[in-house]
Amino acid sequence: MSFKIATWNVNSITARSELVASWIDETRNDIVCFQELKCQEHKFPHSTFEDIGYNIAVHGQKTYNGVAILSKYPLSDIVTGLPTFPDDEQARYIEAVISFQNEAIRVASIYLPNGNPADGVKYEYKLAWMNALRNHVLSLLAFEETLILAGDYNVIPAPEDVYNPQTWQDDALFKLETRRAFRSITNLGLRDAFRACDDTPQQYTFWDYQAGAWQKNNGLRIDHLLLSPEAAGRLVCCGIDKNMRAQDKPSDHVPIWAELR
DNA sequence: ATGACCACATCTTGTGGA
Repeated sequence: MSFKIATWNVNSITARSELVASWIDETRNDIVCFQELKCQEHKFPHSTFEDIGYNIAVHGQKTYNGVAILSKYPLSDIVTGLPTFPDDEQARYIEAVISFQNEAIRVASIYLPNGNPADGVKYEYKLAWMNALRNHVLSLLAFEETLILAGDYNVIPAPEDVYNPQTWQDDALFKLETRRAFRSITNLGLRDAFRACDDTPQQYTFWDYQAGAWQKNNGLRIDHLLLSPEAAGRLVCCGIDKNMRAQDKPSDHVPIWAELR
């Protein structure tokens, strides 16, 4: 049985619940991952999404960060926070198993640290977080499951994923050390779902609110669906819901989705 | 045009985002 999974950095779920709910109603993804909820769990608009048929798992935080997984099917085995980063005070990781049609799919919603400025404690935190994610992924891959690691990675994987690579070469999203750390994760055996389906350059998931970035198409491809070998073998197609950036009061990110069979 | 945003909380100003 085929299913669709999407991920979206919503930049505050309380500020955007109506827009997000109408997008869900139109797209009817079976599984949806959110990042940057910017609220604690008790402030999450549960009923808005339960009323349209979704189960919800939230790892919230006041003001900053916050991740969630929504699913039409039951959620179990919920993990909040990276087990390999037990002292992390920031809500950036949630994982769950989704069960339907006699199978189990493991999904993670990831909000990887930005890391700027790229030469200080925030960058050290980004690299430490990426190393912890790598260690956790290593143990997840041993299960040999259909595993989907979805989220805002704050990593531009390659020069064709940014409008002007030269101006980004020292940025925490693109510097070589960041891309090397990202590859050390994907090299464990994960497939970038978008690049498995589309080799067109300049396909973005983020446009800054500032300086007319959207109007000039000055974007970044930083939101990714990474697939285990079992998941990659089931991949049908992958796309970006670019039109969501042109809505009223948009997030600065747009959803990216994949269909698996 | 070397210009230009948005959300939140401490709330009319500072912080973080990317």
